[in-house]
Amino acid sequence: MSTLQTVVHWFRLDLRLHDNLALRNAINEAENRKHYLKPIYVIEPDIKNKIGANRLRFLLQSLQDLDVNLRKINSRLFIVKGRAVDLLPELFEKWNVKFLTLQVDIDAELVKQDEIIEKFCEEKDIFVVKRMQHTVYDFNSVIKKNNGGIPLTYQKFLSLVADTQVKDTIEIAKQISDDCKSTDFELEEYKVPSLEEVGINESELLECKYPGGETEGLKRLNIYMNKKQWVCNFEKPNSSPNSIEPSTTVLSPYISHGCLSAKLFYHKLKQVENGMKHTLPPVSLMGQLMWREFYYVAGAGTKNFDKMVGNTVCTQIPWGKNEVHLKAWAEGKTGYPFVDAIMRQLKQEGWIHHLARHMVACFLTRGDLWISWEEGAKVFEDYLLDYDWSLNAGNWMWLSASAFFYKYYRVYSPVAFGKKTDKEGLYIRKYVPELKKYPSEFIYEPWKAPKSVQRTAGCVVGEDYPNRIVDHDKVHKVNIQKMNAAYKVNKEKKALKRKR
DNA sequence: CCCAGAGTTGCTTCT
DNA sequence: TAGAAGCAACTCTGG
Repeated sequence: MSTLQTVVHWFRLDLRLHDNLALRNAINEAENRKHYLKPIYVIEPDIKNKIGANRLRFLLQSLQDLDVNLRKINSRLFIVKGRAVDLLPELFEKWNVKFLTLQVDIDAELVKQDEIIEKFCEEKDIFVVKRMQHTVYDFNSVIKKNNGGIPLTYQKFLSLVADTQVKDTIEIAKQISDDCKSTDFELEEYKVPSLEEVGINESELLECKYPGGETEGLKRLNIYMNKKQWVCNFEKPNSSPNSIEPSTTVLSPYISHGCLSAKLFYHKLKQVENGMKHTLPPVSLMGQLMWREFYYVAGAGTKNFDKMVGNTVCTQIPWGKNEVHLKAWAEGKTGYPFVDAIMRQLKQEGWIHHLARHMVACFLTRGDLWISWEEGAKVFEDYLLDYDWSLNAGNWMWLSASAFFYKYYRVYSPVAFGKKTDKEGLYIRKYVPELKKYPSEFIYEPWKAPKSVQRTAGCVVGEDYPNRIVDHDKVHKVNIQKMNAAYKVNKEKKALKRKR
């Protein structure tokens, strides 16, 4: 057992070396005091049940890459296994830890963990350094600037940060001293586990379209930042939700895992836009990054942000329960080819276009199935590579017209919406292959095809492909009225509160 | 207190 | 064929 003191950097959602101030703080502290340096990542025992297989693969790839990059500067990643709140106090004692650095995260579960660990550190005189480095702006100062409340509109948010100077990114380049290598530096038990070792059978996963890691994230960033004209002309609403190859950057998984610094993305975008005529928020690429910031401020400043009950920004809506419909939606078996194609792409690849998310989120909640956005958020949490606590909850509330967005009578049509950008239904043919041979006329509405056409196409609705679980034309109108009623109740409650 | 204007991205029909 | 109007009509912000 070592008697030498140890500095720990606890990696969570900051799986990178670049622009990682907390990590640099740890390195400096260890070098200056000639302490051991242990950059750690905690893998929870039930990780397989918490994170979907695709995202778990992305995470392990990111950790592998992080280890490689740490070794380039004469360190390594120490994977430790157990429940953070039980394991870390034990390890910190064993390793004689005196200094801990980590990034500020706002995921409710991480916040709860932090409180426990920080309390332990205080008792044991372990100095803790926390850095705000997951977002471009410090969300607490934005809330302060808004007199303690969260901005409820995007434009309001933009006005709050308009004159904020964004700090430069920082780099870690130099080799770490050999003195910082602990005696157990070479131990095998700390290596990044394989998918198999965490209980995933890799052969069950499809081809990996978006490999995890800082190296891959930076590469992807550079590819897109070199397309200056494309960046400057970017308008989100005009990008296609159903192109076969993504019409947007797919940088989101890298940013959500912290493989890519949001601040670096910000500065690169500024560079590209500089001196060029370019689109503006909310539709520009910069605007997309600002949407993330917007939701981070909202998530940080709202209690129970990921729930309906006890959430002050969320309109209370009497959603129904329907396990059969929920399952059909999650598995891509609603009988609406466009909805099913999106849900199947999500499950297979872990990424779908933002507007595709709109389509299926509206369908599950206020549009068709009248099921709570919380149920949808859980499914997205499972499948999305770019799952992010505040963005997921915030966007689900938006789409279900529970917060931030209120025009509930604007309902996406599972038939009309996709046709705008994919008349032939090539996207549906790829992800719902049983409909591959349908004539374009019926590809969005196979139930309308005459039986003979269905037979010729080799897919009879009700036998080879599900019947529609609801009739959109009828049900969406009923749901608008239900929304109307829920809003009315909400308004009355608010008026009553004001009187008191 | 009220009012006007704005709000990332709806659908259908008509011109 | 792109753009506007009709549909029915929400909340937040700022004056």
